[in-house]
Amino acid sequence: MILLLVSKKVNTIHNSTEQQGQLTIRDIARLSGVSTATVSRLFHNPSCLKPDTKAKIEAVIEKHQYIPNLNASALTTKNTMTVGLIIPTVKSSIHSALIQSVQDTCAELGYSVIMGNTNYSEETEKNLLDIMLNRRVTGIIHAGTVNPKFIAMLRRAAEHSIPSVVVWENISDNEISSVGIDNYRASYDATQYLIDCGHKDMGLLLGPYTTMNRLAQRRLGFMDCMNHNNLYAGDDTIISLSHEVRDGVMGAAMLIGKHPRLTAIYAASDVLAFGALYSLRQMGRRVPKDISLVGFDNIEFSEYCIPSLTTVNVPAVKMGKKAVFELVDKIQHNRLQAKHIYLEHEIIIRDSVANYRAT
Amino acid sequence: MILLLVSKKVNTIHNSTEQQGQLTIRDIARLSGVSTATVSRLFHNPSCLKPDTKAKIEAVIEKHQYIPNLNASALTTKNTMTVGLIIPTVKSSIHSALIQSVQDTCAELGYSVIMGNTNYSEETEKNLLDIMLNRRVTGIIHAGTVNPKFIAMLRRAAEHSIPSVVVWENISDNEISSVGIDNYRASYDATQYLIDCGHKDMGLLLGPYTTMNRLAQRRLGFMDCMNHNNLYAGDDTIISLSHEVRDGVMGAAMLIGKHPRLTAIYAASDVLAFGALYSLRQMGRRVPKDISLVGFDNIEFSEYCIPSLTTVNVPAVKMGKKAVFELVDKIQHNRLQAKHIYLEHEIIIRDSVANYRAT
DNA sequence: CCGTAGAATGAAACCGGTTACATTTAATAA
DNA sequence: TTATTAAATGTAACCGGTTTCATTCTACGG
Repeated sequence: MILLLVSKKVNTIHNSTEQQGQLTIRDIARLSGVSTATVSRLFHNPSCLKPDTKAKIEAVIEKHQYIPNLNASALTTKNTMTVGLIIPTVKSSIHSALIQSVQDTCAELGYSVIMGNTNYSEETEKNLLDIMLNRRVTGIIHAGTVNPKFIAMLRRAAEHSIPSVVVWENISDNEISSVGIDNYRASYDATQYLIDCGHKDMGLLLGPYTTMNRLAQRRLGFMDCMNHNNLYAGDDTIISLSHEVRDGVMGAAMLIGKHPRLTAIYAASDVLAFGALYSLRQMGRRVPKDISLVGFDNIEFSEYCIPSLTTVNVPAVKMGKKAVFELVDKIQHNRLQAKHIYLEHEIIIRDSVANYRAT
Repeated sequence: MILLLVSKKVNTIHNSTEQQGQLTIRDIARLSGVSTATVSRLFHNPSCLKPDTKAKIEAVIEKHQYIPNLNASALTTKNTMTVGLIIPTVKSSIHSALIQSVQDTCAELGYSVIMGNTNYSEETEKNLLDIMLNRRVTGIIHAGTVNPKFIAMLRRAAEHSIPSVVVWENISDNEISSVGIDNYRASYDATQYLIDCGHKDMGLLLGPYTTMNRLAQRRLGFMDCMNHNNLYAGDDTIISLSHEVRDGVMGAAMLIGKHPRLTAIYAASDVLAFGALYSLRQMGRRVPKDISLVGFDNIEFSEYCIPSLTTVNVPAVKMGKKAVFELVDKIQHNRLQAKHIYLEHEIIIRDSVANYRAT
């Protein structure tokens, strides 16, 4: 169809005043006497440019300090090259190790990280996810506490073709990938180690556990191992508080208060173990002479505690890397199918456990 | 001027297939029988819509789970509502406290945080800044090591009207704001505290200092205080290694190796102090009975060390908050002029220092 | 019942890039 | 030298919003 139109072209001589405001690709094109397409090609397909054209444009860019606007390009390419990272808190060694690893790996692969901490609040978690969807992140790494509600939200993100990976916990979903250790097994092993060292009376100290999050799994691993060895584990030998050092302090005191004859405390995180160590010392109990202590996470400090802490190593750095790789793989292959990656745990034997069966 | 044009309008019935791909504002407009302008107004100026129009659009949005694209809107509004955070490492309690504070404050004010760690590399630092400029962050918070080169880069950002705030260090620039404590004075005070407790032979343990970064200031504060009290401080009583716990371990060993008769070690970070504590114990020196120890930062762990650590409090959370507020203030008032904010430090007296002059 | 102010809405240009397609230029073969 | 083909570049639509300005409704006073 051919129409007759009256042109209303305003013809503002686009950006004639170079002085203020950002320089656009059109300015660069004009200044170097080429079209915007050619300038764009300099960035994305430089090999198809004649060397002198390239040099000419590069000179202009250099001279005028042109900085392309990634938001604008994301609009057409539909790729923000941004990974959203959701994490409960930064103020925890194990989390910060993961964050750092995620960031470093993303940087290597050319992705940026936009991150937010939930402070363990479900509402904040939801808000964060909304923000990330608004910003059209290319993918989401979630290292918070996994609950059904959030899984549903991540699935919603998948509907918008934003893939996601959950870290720390191993879920079983066929869209949302996960990277973690076998928390049940690791906890079982740690408990068995104490038993193998001749301990019979022990208590467990852990953070808040919900239905089948990793803490629940650690709790279950402890209980099952105790039961399988015909040892007692019940609500009175398991204390669940929060994640902070002071919870370890308080928890250990509570445990010892209830069961003065415990020979070992197993703390399901090094932070709690650190608090327990302090608490035990306050109560005049020497570790490991009077009472033994096992942690979980193997944060940097645990090596330099006095005594150095026997703990379960969680390969946080490796997990971060794996998570990013899995995410990017999903992105690049446009894959929906989830992968569930289990990493190896390992008991790091140091000086905080007395071995009653040592030769 | 009136022209006759032959229309080449392609007329692709924009987004006729609602099925795949993201829903756009045009889809919502079409589905609710209004123009895109009206939909846009629903988000930015809802009061000027007739109630039933509003309800109609809202229903469509709700039904189709429309998620506006923030990158697209940033293109016209020129506001990404994003703060860039540059930090050397996440794996350090004092840094993670700051990060968390920055994030929480940003979230409160509606800003997102895009962050990157430099791992103390100048090159990474430069790359990060480039990325943030590319993404048109609304402002930059820089908590890395301040060197002239980077200041120049931040000034470049200011030219592109991206304001910035430096944290930890107090610089004197009239474009780049800063938030920090008086490191020289804090260090002087810590040293004086030891002297007031009767100590005369002490060594300093610190990370890598460069021209007038905060570590250099802490070093200077220590030296000046010693000199003013007619006590010796020289290169052989000052050990500068890196930031990690193991550097504290090694550093303390080196200090004691050179000067077996030191009665106190002042570590310019709690992390180093933590390592020193371990090291001293290894060498059979009891703290504070045989040798005293002072840290710097007041990270959470320092309260629960054995013995708990006397240290200088750095208000990291407050600093993060102040930094964000200052940044947002600059943004909102389009202010160029820098502000330099000094926060109070404080010596937290715990159990790691022996007071030879106690009554 | 009409004129008019003010409220509500629509049309279309624009933000700063990308890219399919068309066109020009250069290189190679005949 | 010319035809053919490939390489280099240009044109203009498009991404998904916002916003100015014009237009249509609505309500109210005369």
